[in-house]
Amino acid sequence: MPLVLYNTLNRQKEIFHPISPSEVKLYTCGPTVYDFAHIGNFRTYLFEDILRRWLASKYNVIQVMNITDVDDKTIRRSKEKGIPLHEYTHDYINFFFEDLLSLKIEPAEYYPRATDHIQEMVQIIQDLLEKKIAYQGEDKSIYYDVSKFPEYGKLAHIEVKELKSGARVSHDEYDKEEASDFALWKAWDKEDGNVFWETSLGKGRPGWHIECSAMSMKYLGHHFDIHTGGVDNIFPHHQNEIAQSEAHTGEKFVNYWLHAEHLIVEGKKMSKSLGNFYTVRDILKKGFSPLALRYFYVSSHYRSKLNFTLQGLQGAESSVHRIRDFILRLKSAHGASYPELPEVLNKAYQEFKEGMDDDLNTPRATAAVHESINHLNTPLEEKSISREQAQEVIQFFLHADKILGLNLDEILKESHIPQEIQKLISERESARKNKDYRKADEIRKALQEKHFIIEDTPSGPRVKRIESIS
RNA sequence: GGCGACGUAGCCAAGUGGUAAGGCAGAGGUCUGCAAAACCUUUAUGCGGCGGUUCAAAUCCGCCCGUCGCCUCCA
Repeated sequence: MPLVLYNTLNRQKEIFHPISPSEVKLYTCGPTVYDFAHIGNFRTYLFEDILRRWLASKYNVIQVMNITDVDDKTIRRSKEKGIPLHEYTHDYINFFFEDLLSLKIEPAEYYPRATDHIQEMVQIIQDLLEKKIAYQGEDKSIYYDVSKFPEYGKLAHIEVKELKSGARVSHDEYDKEEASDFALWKAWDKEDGNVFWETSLGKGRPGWHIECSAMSMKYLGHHFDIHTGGVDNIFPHHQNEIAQSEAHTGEKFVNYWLHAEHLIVEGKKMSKSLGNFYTVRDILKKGFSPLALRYFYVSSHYRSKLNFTLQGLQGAESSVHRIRDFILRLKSAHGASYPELPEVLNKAYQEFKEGMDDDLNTPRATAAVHESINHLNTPLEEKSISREQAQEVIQFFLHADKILGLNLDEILKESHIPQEIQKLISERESARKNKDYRKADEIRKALQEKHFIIEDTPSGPRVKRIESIS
C-alpha cells in the first residue's frame, strides 16, 4: 500500500509521488509571532509533525517552517508595548520554540523569518511588476492583479466574480483596482511607525503572502512536493502564494496541498471573549502532561474538526498511561513463549502502517497499538511471553512511537532505581511480612515523597518513578 | 447570497455496499493487609430524521433537521 494523501488542489486522496525518489520537500506554514500560539495553532503544527515523521520513515525530508515576524498585529502589539518590533517578536519566537519542544515536535531544517528575506521578496515583486502582473496603486502600495492569473480561485474553489459580493470587503479601504487584488508590498504609513524597509519598491513593508513564496522557493526550489497549513489558509493565503509563485517562475509551484481542520473548544470556536481560549502553557498549568495533549491531537484525524474538552484531554492522559504502563510491564516479562505472538505483531505492524498510509489516519494507527495491547495483556499477565518476545513487542512500540512521540524510549531507559530506594523497598517488604503495616505504609509514603510509587503485585513490589508516568 | 464540511454509545473516534475497530468514562469481577496499579467481563439490533436504490445501506441517491467553516491578512 502506497502513501495516500488528500490533496486540497483536487479535493481527493492521491497516491504520493515525490519529485525526487528519495527526498521530500515540505513547507509548513508557521506562526505569526505576536502572542503565544494557542492549542488550535498547535493542532496544525502537530499534524505537520506527524506528516513529517511519517514521511521521514520513507524519505529524506527537507522541511521549512516560516516565522512571520512582521505584519499588522506584530507591529500594533509592539507599538502598544513600546518595544522595537524585533525585540517584541524575539520573545514570542522563543516561546514558540519552547512549546514545540514540550510537545515533542521534531525540528524543521529551516525556520526562516520574514524580516530576513525582504530582498528575496522584493525581487519577486519586481519581476511581477515587469511582467505587468502587479501594479502600483495610488497609495504607492503594490498589488497583484488577479485577473492576470486565470487559475485564480482554483485551490479554494472560489469564483473571482463572486468575491466582490463578499460583505466584508470595503472598497473605501483600498487603493487597488479590484477588491479581489491583494497587496504584495505595503507602502509605509504612520501606523507602521519605524517599521519599514527602503527598497527599490519604495519605503514600506511586504504583504503577508509574498514571504511564503519567497522563502519556500529559496529553500526548496521553484517546484516542490508538499505545502501545508490550517484550512483557513486555503483562501486567500495559499491561493495567493500559488498566483505569485507561478506567475513569477512559470512553473508549477506545489504538487500537494494539505490542510488541517480547526480545533474547537466545547463545541464552539475558540475565542478570548468566550473564555475558552487556551495556550499550551495554560494546559500544562492545569496539570496535564504535554504528551496527553499530543495524544489528544493524534486521537482524531487531521481533516476532522477536533472538539477540545478537559474531559477529553483527561481521557488522552489515561490512554497514554495505559500504553506507557504496558511497556513497563513488558520490560519485566520472563515467561514461556507465546505461539501467537508473530501473528499479533504482524497484524499490528500492518494495521499501523495501513492507517498511516491512508492519509495519516492516526486514529486507525493508534487503534492498532491498543489492539496489540489487548491481545498481549492476557499472556503477559499469565507469564506466557518470553523475555525475547517482549523485546520484539517493545520494538513494535518503539516503531509506532517514532510517529506518536510518547517518549516510550525514555521510559525504557529510566530503569535504574537508586540504592537507597531499593533499600527502603526491601525494608518495607520485611515490615509487610511481619504484618507491621503501619511501618510499611510510612515507608510507602516516604518513597512517594522521593517521587517513587510502589505497587504491590503478586510477584512482588513494582516501582515507578513519578516522572516516568508523567 | 455563493462555496464547502460534518452529524456513529455518557464522551472522543475509526469504518464509504456484506452485517458496527479502538480509546476514555461507567458497572461487575480477579488480585490485595490496605491502597494503588494491572488484568478479565460488560456497555449502539444501532450510525440526526424520513423516503428511495439493492439480495444486502452507517456507507449510494433525494428531501428535511441540526452544527460548523470559508468568501481579503484567523492554524
